Amino acid sequence: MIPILSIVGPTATGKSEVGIVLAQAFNGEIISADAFQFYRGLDIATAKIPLDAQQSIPHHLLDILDPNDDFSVYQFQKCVHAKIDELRERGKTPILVGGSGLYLKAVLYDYRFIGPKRRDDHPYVRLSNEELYELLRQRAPEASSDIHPNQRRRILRCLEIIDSTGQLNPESDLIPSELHPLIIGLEMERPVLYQRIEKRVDTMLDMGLIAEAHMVYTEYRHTQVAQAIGYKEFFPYFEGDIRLEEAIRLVKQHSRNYAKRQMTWFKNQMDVHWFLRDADQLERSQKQVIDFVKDFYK
RNA sequence: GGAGGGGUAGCGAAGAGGCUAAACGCGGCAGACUGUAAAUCUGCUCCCCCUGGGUUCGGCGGUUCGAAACCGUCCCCCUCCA
Repeated sequence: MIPILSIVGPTATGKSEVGIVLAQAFNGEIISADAFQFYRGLDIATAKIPLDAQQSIPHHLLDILDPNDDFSVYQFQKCVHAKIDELRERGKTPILVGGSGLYLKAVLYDYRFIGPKRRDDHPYVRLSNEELYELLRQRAPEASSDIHPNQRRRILRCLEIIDSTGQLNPESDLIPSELHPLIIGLEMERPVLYQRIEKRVDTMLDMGLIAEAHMVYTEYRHTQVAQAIGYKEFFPYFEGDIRLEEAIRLVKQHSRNYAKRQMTWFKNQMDVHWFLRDADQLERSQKQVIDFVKDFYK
C-alpha cells in the first residue's frame, strides 16, 4: 500500500520546501492544497513555488483555474481523490501540501458533501440571521446549541443538510478517511513566525506584489480571488483612500492573523504530528521529518 | 510673554459629580468551522488568592457622604497672537 503524506501548517513555515524534500525521499509528487494557488496568474501573493524551484518534482493542481472560475471544497475533494488514485496507479506517493484547513480536512478525513450546493435564490437566503437560527432551533435543537446565531453560513448549511437528508451532518469528521494519511505539521515559535511572515511580504513587494494586486483590482475585483490576503488590502490604496504604507501594514497584519487561524485549525481539527522548526536550522528539521516518516512506515 | 484647546487602559476615542474598572473602534490573545475557507463567526483583553478583593483616567493638594469629572497649583502637548 502506498502511503499518503500531507504537510500542513501556517503560512511561511516552509511547507513547499519540505514537500519537495519528502517527494525526493519517497518517490512522491506534490498535490497543492492552497485555495488560491489553483489560479493562474496569482503567483506572488499566494507564494506559489516557481517552476525552477520545483526540482523537477511534479506539482499538481497549481494553475488549474482561471481567476474568473469559482471553486469549492467539494470540487477540490473530487479533484484530489482522482489525483491520488492516478498517482498511486503510477506508483507515486501523493504528498498533499498546503495551508487551507478545510480543504485538507475534506480530503484527508471522511467528509461527505450531501445535499445540494447553496443557491442564491433559495428562500432561506432572504431570512435574517435570527430567523434562520430560530428555524435551526426548531429542527435541530442539539445542533443550534453550539452554533452562534451570527454564524449564518453554518446555519444555512446545516439547514440544507437537514432538508435534503432529514438528519444532521454525519459525524464524519471524527473518522479519518480510508486513505490513512500521515499528517505532518510544521510550526515555529510565534515571534519567529511573525518575523518571517513580515519579511516574506517585503520580498513579495520586491517581486511585484503591487502590480499583481493591481491586475486583480482591475480585472477580477468581483471574483473569489479578490479576497486573498495581499490583494484586497491594496484596493483602498488604489482608490486613494489609504497610503501605501498602511496597505502594506495591513497585508502583514492579516497574514499574521491568518497564520494564527491556521494554527488553531490544524491543532484542533486534525490529527497532526508536529515539528517545531528552528528558522536557523531548517535542513535539520527536514531530516527529522524524513526520519520520522521512514520510521512510521517501517 | 499673551489667548485658547488638550493630556482617559497597548493605541485611537467617548465620558463632564454616584448607574464607571470606565462606552465604542483598533490592536492583541484564545476559540469555532461540511460546498466563497487567504473566507466567515465567537469569547476574553488594568492587577490579584477572581460569584470576591486591590489599584486607575498627566503630578500634587483641595471641595464633597462620593471625583476621570468641580477648585487650586505644577508638568507636558497642540493652535493662534507677540
